[in-house]
Amino acid sequence: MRELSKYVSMMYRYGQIFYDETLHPYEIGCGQQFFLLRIHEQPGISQYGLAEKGYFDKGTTARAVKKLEELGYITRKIDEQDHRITRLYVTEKGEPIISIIRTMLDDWHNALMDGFSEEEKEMANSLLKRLGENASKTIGRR
Amino acid sequence: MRELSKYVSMMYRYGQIFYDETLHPYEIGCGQQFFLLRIHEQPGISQYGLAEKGYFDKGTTARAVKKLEELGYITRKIDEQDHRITRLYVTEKGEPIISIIRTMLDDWHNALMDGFSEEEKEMANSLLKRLGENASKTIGRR
DNA sequence: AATTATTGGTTGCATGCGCAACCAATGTGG
DNA sequence: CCACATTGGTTGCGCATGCAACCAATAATT
Repeated sequence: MRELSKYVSMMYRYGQIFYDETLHPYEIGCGQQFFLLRIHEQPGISQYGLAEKGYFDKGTTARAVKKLEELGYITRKIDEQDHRITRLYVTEKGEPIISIIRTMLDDWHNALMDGFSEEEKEMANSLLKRLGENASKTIGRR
Repeated sequence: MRELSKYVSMMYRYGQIFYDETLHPYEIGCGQQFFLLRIHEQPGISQYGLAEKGYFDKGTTARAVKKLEELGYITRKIDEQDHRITRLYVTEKGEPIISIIRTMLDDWHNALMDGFSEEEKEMANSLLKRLGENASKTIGRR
C-alpha cells in the first residue's frame, strides 16, 4: 500500500488550506494555530518547549512566535532566573482566537471522520497517534 | 481529540525529511517523488492528469515536472492532436530511480506501521484512505 | 466566421518548513 | 577563575506548496 503517503499528504495539505481560510480574518495562517493553542494551554512555555511539543524545528517555532507577537496575540517575558529563556503568554487580544482555533480543529476533525462509526473514530484516533509516534521515532529529534 | 492534526503534521513533515534524505544522492527532493512515480505508472500522462491524481495545484505540478526534466529523468512531448497538452515519459536515466522511490515508500510505510498487527495495518490503510478522501471532499478541487 | 469560454500550462508572489550557522547566557571541568 | 560545552533563540537560505494572473491552443456559442 504505497498510497498511504498520498493520503497523509492530502490530509496535511488540505488541512493547511482549511486552516488558512478559517484564520484569514484574524491575520494568522495555518502555521501559527498550533503554537497559539499550546501557549494558551501552558502559559509561560518557552519556544524550546513549544518546538518539542509539536516536534517542530526551533527556527519554525521562532518565526511563528514572532508573528503572533507582532499581531499582539501573545507577549514574551524574559525569564528572571535564566535570561536565555523567553516565557510566552496569550494576551487579551489573543484570548478570543483560542476558541476559534478549537472550533476549527474540531470542524476539520469531524470533516475527516465523516461517515465513521464510533468504533472507527476511536480506532482512527489511536492508530493515527501510533503512526505519528512511529514517524517521530524513526526521524527523531534534531 | 484535537491531536489528530498534530499527528498528521508529524507524519507528513517527517516523511518529507525521510524522502529528502533518501533522494538526496539523486538530486531530487521529496516534492518530485510522487510525480516521477506516476509518470512511470502512466506514461504519457499530462501535467493536468498528474495534478488531479495527487490533488496538487497545477503550479506545484509544473515546477516538479520542470525539475524532473532538467535532471533528465523525464521528457515532454507535445501532443500531436492537442498542442496544449504535454505528454510525459520517464527516460532511461529516470528508470533506476523508480525502484529507489518504491523501496523508499515501502520503508517509510513499514517504519510507520512498526508494531502493528496485520489487522491493524489493514485497518490503518483503509481508514487513512477514507480520511484522505474526506479531506478532498471537504476542500475539493480548485 | 467571429466572439467568448474553457483547458493545459507557466510564472510571480507569499507562506510554512527544515537546516545550518551564528549569538548570548548559562553550566561545567580543569 | 578561565576555557569550553550546552542551551535557548535568531536569521539566511533553499525547497515545497497554493493562489492568482496570465498566455496560447482549442472548444463552444452566436
